[in-house]
Amino acid sequence: MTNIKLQPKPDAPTKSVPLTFDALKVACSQCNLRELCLPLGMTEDEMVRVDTLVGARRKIKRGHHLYRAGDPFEAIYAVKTGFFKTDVLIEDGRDQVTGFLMAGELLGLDGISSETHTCNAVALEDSEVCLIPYEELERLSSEVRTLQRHFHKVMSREIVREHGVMMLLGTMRAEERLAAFLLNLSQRFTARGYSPTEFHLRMTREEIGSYLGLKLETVSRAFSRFQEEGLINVQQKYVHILDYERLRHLLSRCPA
Amino acid sequence: MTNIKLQPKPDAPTKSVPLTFDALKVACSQCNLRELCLPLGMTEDEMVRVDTLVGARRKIKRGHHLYRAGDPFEAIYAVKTGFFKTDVLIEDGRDQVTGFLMAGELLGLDGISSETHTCNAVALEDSEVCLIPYEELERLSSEVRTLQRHFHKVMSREIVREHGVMMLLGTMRAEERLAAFLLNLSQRFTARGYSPTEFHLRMTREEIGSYLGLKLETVSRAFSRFQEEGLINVQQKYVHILDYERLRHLLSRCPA
DNA sequence: GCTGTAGTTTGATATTTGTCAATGCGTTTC
DNA sequence: GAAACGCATTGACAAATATCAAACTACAGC
Repeated sequence: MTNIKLQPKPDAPTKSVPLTFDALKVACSQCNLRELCLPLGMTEDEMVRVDTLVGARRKIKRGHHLYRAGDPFEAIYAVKTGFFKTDVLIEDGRDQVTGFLMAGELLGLDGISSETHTCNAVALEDSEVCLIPYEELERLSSEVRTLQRHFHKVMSREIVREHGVMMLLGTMRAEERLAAFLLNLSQRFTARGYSPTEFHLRMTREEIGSYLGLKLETVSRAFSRFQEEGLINVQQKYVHILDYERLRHLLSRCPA
Repeated sequence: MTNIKLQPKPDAPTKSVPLTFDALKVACSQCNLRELCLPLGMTEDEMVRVDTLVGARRKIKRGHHLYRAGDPFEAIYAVKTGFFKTDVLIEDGRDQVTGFLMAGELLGLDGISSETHTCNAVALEDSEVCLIPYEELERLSSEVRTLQRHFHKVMSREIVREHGVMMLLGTMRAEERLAAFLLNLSQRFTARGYSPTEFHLRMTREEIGSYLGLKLETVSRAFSRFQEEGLINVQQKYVHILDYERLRHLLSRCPA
């Protein structure tokens, strides 16, 4: 059984080296995120094999890229700590944030199709990811059935998530979009043991707007409106949901 | 080597039985869509095994469902002939078309995550699909490496496609969306040996609008505008692209 | 051939969101 | 502590799209 102690955080002034590789292997079996990353019900033996799959960790400083569109695809990444956004750019400068990712979520699935990353992944706070070499994942998942099934489910879940975003972008108005966004964050924070009603946004209004298909001013106005209505308390990046139910109700199309 | 002749099309008046199962197995190795559905470079042996994977065909009459949100997930489907849309509904009646599918494309990937279909698949013309039982696909793909890799690529490609739709819905204006839509169709028809410039739309203005996040009137006006400008010739569902280049140029953000 | 229906087009108007601009807040840097 | 910067808020106005309504077209059924 692999047993590796977590390295102490140096948090050193490595300012000129934003991407640091950590030679230490990390044991998934010991990780407190394993229920998020891995299937339930693996045997001890399977677990040991998964421990060999996940490679080094990698630290990404806030504002730095984990990968960029065009980079060769070699691995997927599991967020260990921190917060990321992914976005797609087109020539004329437009960009679309396609997702925000937090602990236990997987980055890089888009790269499998063309063996090249098709979007950018940027850390929104100092973060750490686990590196999962794709070749090895393929090999192991053909041997460990529960892993294969799990990986397929993760990919499928991403497709379903994106359907939700399409619904949001295609049919909802500004305030509905923001409500859906806040509720989704709330739910994901809850699943990670944080407060469902109080959290810090890691992204700017502009990034929220890009994700929601709105301009930053519209996002800001929607926040202010929610505050006026007593739905939330918002102070810059700090958000406190005061009336969860009424926020949910906003999504059921009862035009105020 | 499996050798099965295609059954003659009965095209019979099976009006009261919109969904018909066809007991005949279909040999992928003999199918003219195999470059669309399957990886290149499979060995003869692997091909034979894939032939055993794909089950019966199933015919779906225009307007009928291949599956509905909530149905248990058991198989994915490859479009053999015809045309489908997939859509997601929410309680309050809003719906979002999430995709249009044509020959050689795969339906049902969304169902893997929860073992339940999460969207509806509806035939927009009389269609036929090949049924691929998911359990068997999993088993075979763990044995045939090229198949596994191909399947992962197909899933990943769907994720990338949806990023494109998010970009479209999040950043483009009405005419850009319609241009992108027409160019995408053109490209896919071309890949199937049809004219890049002349085709029949299988969907209504409302369905196009739902996909593009617009109302049907806006879609109609955009069509009319393209016609006035000499970009296309459009007569109801018939579309003739007159100036492909200028249509492409619309997407490069040079506000007319 | 007539009728009904579903789908489409077009116009007038309303609503929503974007744009531009000014101001304010909070943090970092010097 | 002042200055500079990034980010957020707010207002006035413009632009895009939705809504409502009417007419038109193609096609299916009788």
